Amino acid sequence: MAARRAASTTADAGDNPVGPGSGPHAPTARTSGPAGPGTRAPNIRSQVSLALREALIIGRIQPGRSVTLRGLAEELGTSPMPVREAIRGLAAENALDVSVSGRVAVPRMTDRKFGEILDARMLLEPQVAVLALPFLGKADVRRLQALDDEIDASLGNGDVEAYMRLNHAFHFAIYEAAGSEVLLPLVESVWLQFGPFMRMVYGRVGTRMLVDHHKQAIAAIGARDAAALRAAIRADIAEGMQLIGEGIGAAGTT
Amino acid sequence: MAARRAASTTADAGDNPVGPGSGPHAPTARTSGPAGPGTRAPNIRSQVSLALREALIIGRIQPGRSVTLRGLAEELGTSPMPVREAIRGLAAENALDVSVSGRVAVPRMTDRKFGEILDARMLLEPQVAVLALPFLGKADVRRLQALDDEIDASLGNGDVEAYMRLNHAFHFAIYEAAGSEVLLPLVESVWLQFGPFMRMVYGRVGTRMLVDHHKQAIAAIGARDAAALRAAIRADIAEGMQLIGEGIGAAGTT
DNA sequence: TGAAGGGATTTGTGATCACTTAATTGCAGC
DNA sequence: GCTGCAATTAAGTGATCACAAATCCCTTCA
Repeated sequence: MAARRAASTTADAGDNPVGPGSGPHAPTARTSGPAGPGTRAPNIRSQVSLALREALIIGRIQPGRSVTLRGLAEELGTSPMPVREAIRGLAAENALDVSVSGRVAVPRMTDRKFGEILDARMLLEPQVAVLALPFLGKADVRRLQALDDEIDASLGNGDVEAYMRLNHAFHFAIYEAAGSEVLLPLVESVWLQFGPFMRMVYGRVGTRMLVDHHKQAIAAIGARDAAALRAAIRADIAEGMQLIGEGIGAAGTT
Repeated sequence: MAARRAASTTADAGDNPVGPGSGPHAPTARTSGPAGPGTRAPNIRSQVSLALREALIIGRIQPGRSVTLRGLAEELGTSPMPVREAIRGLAAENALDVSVSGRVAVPRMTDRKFGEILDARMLLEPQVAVLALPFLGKADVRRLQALDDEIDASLGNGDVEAYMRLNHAFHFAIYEAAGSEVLLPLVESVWLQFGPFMRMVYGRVGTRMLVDHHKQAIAAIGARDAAALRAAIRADIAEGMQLIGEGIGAAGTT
């Protein structure tokens, strides 16, 4: 990350898409060493899984990109073993695609799958937001406003990756307040599935014409208006996904 | 060991809950040998995962029951390795609970979790059913009727395990027709989460007072009536879950 | 009789290895 | 120059091992 990555146009190979920006051979798998006494030294698998999840949600890995055990292991400075389990977990969430021969890749988008994702988001996310509403206080409203300001800034300077990360943070700052053990993982699974595609489309068409409904959502939360919050989330999903959906024909099944 | 293990009534250890009913040392992990030429010899992990999924959906494993890698591996006649990956996948779907120390167990039910599962089912399943409606023909209706007859029979003779299996088969015979890549896995994940608890409740209160709305659903499918199908599924979920929900206080967090 | 301590066992984790199969590449033949 | 085949490489899979941590059980002492 020190030096910005050279633009690579090859679709199926290239430099490391995952990893928080540190060098490829940085000892990410650090369990020993002077970790904080409060931190319980999470296992390597969790770190791999987290890195992969973020890479998918941010869209740092392109759809169709193949993910190899040994490659990812070397990239993260560990053995293939934790990667295997992490990949297995992501595959169970349909965030990664395992072919019949066992090869693992980021799934490509299809128009029907896109429609299903839109359906799932429209069903789940407004409901989760409404469930979260009673738990959202003034501090949360301020935090959401700050996030939305950052989002506007990222849209202004065309930083797609920052937008992806911040948009996810905004939505899940709302959803997580519900403390949902069942619904939230379902929403996460859906986001993992459309993240890479969303990123690819934004990378091509840009984020300039993107209109979100975050301010309406913030206002609804501040007013404790469940109906307005539901409507804002619905509108946000509908408009955002419509913009992305237009990219399917151009870039979807490539 | 060859003989059946003595029946143990302790909640946290005992005989094999998983496995298709064959002997504990049946060579489930058969990759060599004269397999059919068409079958591509699915890997052991898939078999382990399938066995676990069925055990959870049927409710053959009790909530709170701990699942150990080596134990399950020996039970299925394989090494711990495929079990590890299968468990990791199930854990990613929230079908299994991994404690901070890494111990794996079937999650226990809580009232709030139960409410969320009800929410998720009410949101997803009617929608999936309606999406499947255009793909359901007369042959499917006959198949559903046959399944429902079997369900009635299982209710009559109090065969809880058969009921669990058949009820799942009935619902997913409808849902799977939609060919959904996104929504169906979400529904599956939810079923995996309440299967063990449902089974436990039915095992205690019996299935006698159970009323389903399968016949209305079949009629709605036959009439191609989306609204009626949606209503039937909603009613089926609501009534079934209400009966189960009454068991939370008695047996939920034990 | 109860609790606390310690040792033995269990269990998950990460690494490595051997094996099989699927891609890929290179080469020969047409 | 293109096609088809074969050798090579790459990659997933299952097994085994070493290790650390957690759990369990048994002993011992108050």
